[in-house]
Order: sequence, then structure tokens, then C-alpha cells
Amino acid sequence: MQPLTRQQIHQQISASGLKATSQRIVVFEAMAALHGQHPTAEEVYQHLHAANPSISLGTVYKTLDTFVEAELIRRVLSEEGGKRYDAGMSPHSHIYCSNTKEIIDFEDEELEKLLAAFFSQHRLENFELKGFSVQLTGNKLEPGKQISITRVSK
Amino acid sequence: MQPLTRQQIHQQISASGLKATSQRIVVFEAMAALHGQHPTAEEVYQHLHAANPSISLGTVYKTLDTFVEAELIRRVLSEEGGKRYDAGMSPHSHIYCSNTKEIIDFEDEELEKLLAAFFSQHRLENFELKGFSVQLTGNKLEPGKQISITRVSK
DNA sequence: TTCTTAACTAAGAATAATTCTTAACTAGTA
DNA sequence: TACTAGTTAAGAATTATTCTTAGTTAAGAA
Repeated sequence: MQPLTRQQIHQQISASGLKATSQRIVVFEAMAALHGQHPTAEEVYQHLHAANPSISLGTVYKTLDTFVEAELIRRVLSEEGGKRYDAGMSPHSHIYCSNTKEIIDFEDEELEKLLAAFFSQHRLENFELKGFSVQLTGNKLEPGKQISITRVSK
Repeated sequence: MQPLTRQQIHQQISASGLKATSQRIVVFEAMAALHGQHPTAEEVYQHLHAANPSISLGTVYKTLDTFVEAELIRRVLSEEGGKRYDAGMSPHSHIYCSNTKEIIDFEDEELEKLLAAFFSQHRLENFELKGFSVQLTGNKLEPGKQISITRVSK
């Protein structure tokens, strides 16, 4: 996917009922650039600070929470106790590596379907389900390399 | 399930290769007592402090992390950015209420089987899978009441 | 275009959460 | 019973996050 233009970002922010300030546009761009990295507020700030030295860390904190509330981005669940954010709004799961502390996006259509089917057959009373994700805990074997999924032939 | 005796706790801690100090036994008991609440270190400290005023908060922090490493307890993922712990070691999932900030245990044998089957048929390259669980995010509709799951007849 | 105003931001203080340091203590073992 | 590696209390230090306030700005109205 190609990056959004500033106009498109402006529009998205406005469409959520928020003022499209220059700070918000920059934070949104940074989140898009850090897609897949699930950054903390501090990391977003580091990323945008060189090009935008006047944007304060406090603003980044506040803006990210504002975006979550407006459902422009999501909070990512975390094992390590910091607040992390995810620009990806399409359904996907996360792998949590206990050793490397990485949080890795994990998209598998079959798994999504399996869960969607399960939760369409089971209703949670008194709960409005917005999304689900699978937490896989374990250790990455070779920290430098990627993790991939393959089907095992029966 | 009935509570473990101090001897049994002592044994479990020793079996993990840790010194079974009185502080660790008390922390373990507190975790068992707070089962289902996914407490923070501070909350564990609050719970045990009245009966054990000499145990320091720092020790509670350290002990909980030691227990996680020894796999006596688990970290629970959090949306809110604090470290939370779970004494329940049997497979179960969690429901995250964004509005009430609750984390609710959710056990469903059918779901566990479904996932176990999926991950036995799909191999993750470069990852040693230790466990999995599902996170459901959304909002509780009536904060006072409970959430329950019901099967929808086709 | 200019005006108006509610919403937003920078800066840094304040608070909360977590880790670190060090000297004293203790469980497990010889 | 003594030894020693591992553990702990206390509080300092660090890190993460929120709050406060005065000034600024986007967006709609005149």
C-alpha cells in the first residue's frame, strides 16, 4: 500500500470529528511509517522529532490517546507494561516473543475465519465484541531471522 | 479448588529451583487469593501488607517477575500499560473491556481445542511455541452485570 | 476575509510506576 | 553448625505518564 497524502490524512482526522492540526497529521504519518512496529509514545516522538522539533512529547502522548478514542488507531496489548499503539486497523493477531520482547503482526486468513466462525456461533451476553487476537507466547529461535507460518501436510 | 497449604507452595517454589523464602510463600498465597483479578504488583502488595507489614513493595515486584521467569505464574497482556499477573496456569483466554478496564477470565474447552488443532497443523518457523490464548476486546454493555457465553442454535 | 471560540498545544511541573543499589539476612547444604 | 549464594528491606534513582496553564490555532459564522 502506498502512503496516504497529507490531504487524505487531514480528511480522515476531520471525519472523526477532530481538528486536523499539523501536529496530528505528523503523528498520524509517523504511526503509518512505523506500521508493524507497535511503537510507544516515546518511540513515535523519536521518529518525528528530527523533522518536527517543535512537537512536544506530551502532545504525542495525548494525540495517540485521542486517536485511539476516535478509533483511528488501536492500543496493542502488551506484556511489558508500556502503552503501545498500532496503526493497522484490519483484523490481525500478534505474536509475543518472551525472549526478544517483540510483538509481531500475524495475519492468517484461516485463523481469522476460524475465530470469526466460533464467535458467530457463540454469543457473549452483555459484551459488544470489537475484535479478537491470538497471543502466542514462546521464544524466537534465531533472533535475527523472521518468523513464518507453514501448513503441515497430514 | 481448595487453597494450597504452605508446604505445597514451598514445594512448588523449590521445584522451580528457587529458594522458598517466607516472602515468596506469602506472595504466592496472595496471588492464589487474587485469582481471577490479574493484579498489579501494587495490588498484590496491598493485599498482603496488613498481615505482612515487613514485606517491601520492591520485593513484591521482584518476586512476581521471578515467578514469571520460573513459570509459576504468567504475565497478562494489558491495554492500560501496567504489568499484571495471573496465577492461573491452565489454558484460558481473556476478555478486555475497554470501557470498564476489566480483564475477565474466559474458559471454553471448544475454543482451546480449536486453537490447539490449528497450531498442530501449522508450524511456526523460527519460533518455539509455548502457549496461546485469545484476547477479546470490546465494551461491556451493562457495567454492573456479568458477561456470559451462550451457544447460538443454527 | 475577519472574527469568534472551542479545541488544541508547548513547556515543564507533578505524579505514578518500576528498577536499582547496598548492606544485612537466611535457606539450603556441606 | 558453619558457610555461601541467593534473597531482602529501604529508599534512592529512573522511567513513564499525566496534569496545569497560558498561549495558539482550526473551523465555522458573520
